[in-house]
Amino acid sequence: MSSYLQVAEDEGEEPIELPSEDDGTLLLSTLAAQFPGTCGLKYRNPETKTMRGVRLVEGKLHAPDEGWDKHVYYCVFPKENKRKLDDHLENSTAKTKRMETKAKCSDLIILGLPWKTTEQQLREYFESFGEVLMAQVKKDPKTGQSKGFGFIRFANHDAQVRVMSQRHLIDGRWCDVKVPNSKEGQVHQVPCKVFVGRCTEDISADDLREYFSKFGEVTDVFIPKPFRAFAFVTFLDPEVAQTLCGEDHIIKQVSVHVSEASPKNDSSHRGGGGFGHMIRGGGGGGRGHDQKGFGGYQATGPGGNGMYQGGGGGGGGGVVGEEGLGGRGGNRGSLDMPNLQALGITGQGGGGGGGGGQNLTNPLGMGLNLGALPMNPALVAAALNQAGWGLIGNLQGGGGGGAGGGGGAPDGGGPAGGQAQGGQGGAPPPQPGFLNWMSQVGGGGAAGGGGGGPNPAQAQHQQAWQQRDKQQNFKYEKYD
DNA sequence: GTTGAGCGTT
Repeated sequence: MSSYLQVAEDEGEEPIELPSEDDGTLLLSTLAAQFPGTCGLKYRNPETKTMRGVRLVEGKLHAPDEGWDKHVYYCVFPKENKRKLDDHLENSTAKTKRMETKAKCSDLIILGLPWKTTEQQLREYFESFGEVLMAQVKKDPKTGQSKGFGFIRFANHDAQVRVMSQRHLIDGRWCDVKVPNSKEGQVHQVPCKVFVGRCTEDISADDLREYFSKFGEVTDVFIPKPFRAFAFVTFLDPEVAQTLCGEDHIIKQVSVHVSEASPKNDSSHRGGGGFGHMIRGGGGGGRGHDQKGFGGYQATGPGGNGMYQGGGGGGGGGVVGEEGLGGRGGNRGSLDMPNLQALGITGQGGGGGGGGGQNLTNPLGMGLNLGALPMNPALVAAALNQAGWGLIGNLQGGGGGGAGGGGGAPDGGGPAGGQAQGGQGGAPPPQPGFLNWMSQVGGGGAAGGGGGGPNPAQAQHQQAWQQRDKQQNFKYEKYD
């Protein structure tokens, strides 16, 4: 039996009533539909006068022991620095607005739908996020049986972003919403997921989550079953993922190797075109005390779009904070690549220089004469940023990052840096070296798009379907 | 034993 609880954006604001679910929980999605951007709830404990957080597990907010109706609840938003970023983007200059309006909605695929979910239900579920232009459940034309996935399109890009940034509990199953493969290359995305090789069987998903949480919030852990000696770990912050790539880590006395997760549906596996040109810059400074700074770059990536993603600004020296990571839950978004363009940061330089850390030094020991460089200053800004030079101010009215980052946050700084559009590149991944890269960007013909592969046999589909629910249980039961 | 499950009759 569903009942209503009172939620206000903040103390002093007028509460509205939100429906809880049959099991007494409040869905984070229900909350976010009324208070976009909310990541949790709190209430004032009358005894201690302090705020208490509401338990959040797998997108469900759980009532305090005394029940929902004893308190008025207040929304919790992401950390201050992130909030400011959002606000900044929303009010924003004409330029940013232009970028926002440029960001178009795309069809989104919803994977993992329950067989019974209808288009109507799908639409109703997603309407809480924004106007839905299209909702489809793909069905077998003969039997009418759902194929377990569907498509959705929003009118509003913000709604699309919100929907893609979390998992969705639809009719009791957790579903992923992604940009479909058919659109890959048209949407800029950033990998948040790393591959963890040389795992042993006694390293559990929880072990991985616990271990890697010290580097940043872990949003997903995937261990294929049966055991195959590897795993995937997804971070909220792509910069964290990038920083870890190439490293060996010891977990339960086992040396595991972290590397880039190659896209599941990589076009190269299907005879499609080649790789685009994507470079990722890491943040300047290290995050934790035991973290390396990140001055180099990785240079592989899914095909299609040449892009450069500026790293975060110079690193704050802070140790990865225990607070801020502590709360389990939140949206365990499963996105491999949260879409930063979608978040409105495309075209900006990297994030502001983080405060709090040691000063960045110019690794080449030379002055900067940006005007002398024969290329798009935005790219230069991105490149410099990538090289660890942190914020370069407003370049050509375009590239420069936003305001200097708030330093000293417990987790060592703001979210991942922005990205700057690079040349469309069919060029091969550049050889290591910053200058080398600079000489290569901007070249290149069209990248090969993803080729279509043969459809799996119907029998395989059937088998996959039968295993599906079991798999999901395996995947999620650990986090209850 | 180092790369995950699923991707659109228009």
